[in-house]
Amino acid sequence: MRILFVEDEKKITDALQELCKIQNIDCDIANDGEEGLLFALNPIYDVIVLDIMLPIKSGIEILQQIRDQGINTPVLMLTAKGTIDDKVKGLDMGADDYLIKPFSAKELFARIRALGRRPDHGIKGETIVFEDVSFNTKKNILQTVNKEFKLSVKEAKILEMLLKRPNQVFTREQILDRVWGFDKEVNENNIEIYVHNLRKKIIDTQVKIDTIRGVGYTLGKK
Amino acid sequence: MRILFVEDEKKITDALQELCKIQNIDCDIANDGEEGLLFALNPIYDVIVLDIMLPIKSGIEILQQIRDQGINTPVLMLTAKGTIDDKVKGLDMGADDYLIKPFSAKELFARIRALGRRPDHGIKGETIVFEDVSFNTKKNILQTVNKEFKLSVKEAKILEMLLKRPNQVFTREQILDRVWGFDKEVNENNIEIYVHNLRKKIIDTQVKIDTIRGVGYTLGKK
DNA sequence: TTCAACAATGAGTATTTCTTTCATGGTAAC
DNA sequence: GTTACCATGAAAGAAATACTCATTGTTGAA
Repeated sequence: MRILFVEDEKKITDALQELCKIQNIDCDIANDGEEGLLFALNPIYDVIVLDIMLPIKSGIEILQQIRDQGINTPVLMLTAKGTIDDKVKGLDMGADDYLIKPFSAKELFARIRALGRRPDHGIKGETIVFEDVSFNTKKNILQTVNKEFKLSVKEAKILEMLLKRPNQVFTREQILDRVWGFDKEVNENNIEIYVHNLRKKIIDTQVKIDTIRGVGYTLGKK
Repeated sequence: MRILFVEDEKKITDALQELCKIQNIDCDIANDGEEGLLFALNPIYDVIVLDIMLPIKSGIEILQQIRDQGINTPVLMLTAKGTIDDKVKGLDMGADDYLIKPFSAKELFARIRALGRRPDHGIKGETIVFEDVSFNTKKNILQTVNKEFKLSVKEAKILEMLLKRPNQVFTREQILDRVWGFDKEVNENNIEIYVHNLRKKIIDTQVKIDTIRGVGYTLGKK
């Protein structure tokens, strides 16, 4: 699971980062609206948490812009005001949930988990199921009809990304961003290798990983 | 056995700590709701004792939050009010028991022991049974099909932790926290040593300890 | 109190597994 | 057919884990 937090209060982001670490969740922090938009345009997140009051560009603007671009990552809005107005505004714009500041971390993560687990993704608890494969995201074990594979960390992250959104095409850059993190200098050939490894492991299932030449990869049903 | 007490009255926590020491129970104390939540999110406890009235964040909130996150550690709620309302509220939220302040230490520990021994963990009295091994947590004796091992304290704590929740993955950090206690500077290599020792002892049973590379360990059926 | 036995720990090495690089061959698109 | 992109295998390099051993600490019996 990878989350983006767009929030300028350092106290809050520090706490969130710590809570993510405990729960073994990958997260990125953007400190202002501009940076936030840039990050959020990258469809590699399971959930985006957007503060409304932000330097440079408001959360509402960010939300509008990413939805305009067809990014449908679940978004949870944070607002200090808590007025009906804001709620309506946020939800109308395509936010999936909102939370009023000050919020309890408990509630935030509960809602994040709920968003990350929406039924369209075939996620049951800690395992993702698609066709005849299932993947346990805690143990990094891939279960197919007749075999079970322990995946390495990188393999697991790539598979999770593809499996959570079947038929969505991910670019190589998006995969690099999500799996290796930003500003890492990694040879894209590595992706090809891991995809190759994964393909070997799902070879006799109903699931396949397609290459979209010049773009990236997508996972789907055979 | 390791217990978390979330309670702000120093008089009470001091007494509890002392009583734990006498009974050879490991315990941690959190003095306010915020700290309590952070501790409680760590699934290393056998029982969590939660005061309802707490600074910063109430016990109810903590309970809600940890349940939302899938932490199913048994929780005992403490309340000064003792109203039906509070009882119901606590139990509805997923508390497993409650106790009205002022309580007798004897009753508290009786209930703690009861919670720590709930049937869903294969715990009968003071021994834990899983597949063809059983482990006496008082005597630290591991019983397998054809042998009996007296375990050292550390070995025993690790085995107890894994055995109480088969198939749950524990990170090295969680094991350090539970077995060595917080803020101890202990070489993680020690965990490997004890896991190695334990593996040798359960080698011809139906139980195995798996390494989840990059994450930690989990115990399960072969 | 002393000694023996055992437990805990740190350091270091060995081993396994993962990650990345490199080289080469294949394939789709133009 | 040429070119750019992708697939694949082998192997070097890096990292995580397993195991060994020596030292120190603890405990309990004599």
